[in-house]
Amino acid sequence: MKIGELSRATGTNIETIRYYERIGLLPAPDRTAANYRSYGEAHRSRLSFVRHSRDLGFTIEEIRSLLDLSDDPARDCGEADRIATAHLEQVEAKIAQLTLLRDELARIVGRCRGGIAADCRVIEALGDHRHCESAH
Amino acid sequence: MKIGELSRATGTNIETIRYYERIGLLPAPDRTAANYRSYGEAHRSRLSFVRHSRDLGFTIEEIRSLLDLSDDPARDCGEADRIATAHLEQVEAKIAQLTLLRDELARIVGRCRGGIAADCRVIEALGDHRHCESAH
DNA sequence: TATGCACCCTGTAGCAACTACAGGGTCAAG
DNA sequence: CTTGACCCTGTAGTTGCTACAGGGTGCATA
Repeated sequence: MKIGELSRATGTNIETIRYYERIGLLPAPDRTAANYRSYGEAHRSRLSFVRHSRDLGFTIEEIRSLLDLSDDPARDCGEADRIATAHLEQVEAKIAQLTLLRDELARIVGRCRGGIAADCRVIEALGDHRHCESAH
Repeated sequence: MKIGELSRATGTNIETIRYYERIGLLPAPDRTAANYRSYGEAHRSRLSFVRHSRDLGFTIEEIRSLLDLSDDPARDCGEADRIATAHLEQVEAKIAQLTLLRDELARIVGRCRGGIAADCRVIEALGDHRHCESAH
């Protein structure tokens, strides 16, 4: 499979595939006589793993650790669960933070009754943190 | 006021203040005889506006537009409300996306009963999108 | 007077995770 | 034999900072 086909098979940008190879996340594949990359099923499955993990918001370094684990099937699995749990906690924290922020924004938005900027409640609220109800 | 004092007054990193000046978000202040930046109250208030807006997640370009508006008090205020509303919608979309993601992660996490990576449900789930319940 | 220290300056490079070229080579179809 | 789709390497851009390196300034203390 050439890089374009792998790209279509996994929904990954070609440049991104080469980038993953450069940073050592994907192993360098064999080359054809014309120096084209030639991928097999193992590459496709590894790249799917990476893409899916990225979609779930794992960082490249977290994925590297997860790949190390799955490359060594005899290793303890608890580490994978720890990484995923830590990530889940981060996501939950981010949701909580964004929810506060949304409430603050919702209070600001819609206070504009039209008119000129000098009287704008939106601009006023942005300029002065004391108008806020929560810390952020 | 020298840059260190402005930094403390607004809770902004000194390097960040110089960065904002470099990209034209803050006007270049006067200099002392020793070539030190010398800020006044207008600078402090403008920087507070920027920091507060950044805390609320506005991009630099959005803030640039908002500052343009507030610099020209005769202009129509609707634009400010439009920017803030669009941003609110983005935040709400992000929350929705993260919530889906959290649910998916929560399903994956905790499926690990210990044991070896070869049998790990976490690694298996990451490798195969078909295990997912929602699109992401 | 010397010297130590906190503060300031410019300019450049680094971070994450890509993305977008420029400038070239390869290959099959018409 | 040329057109077009594909591939290659290498480098630079993106966002919003942050972190130096290598220097200058200003004030208090020994």
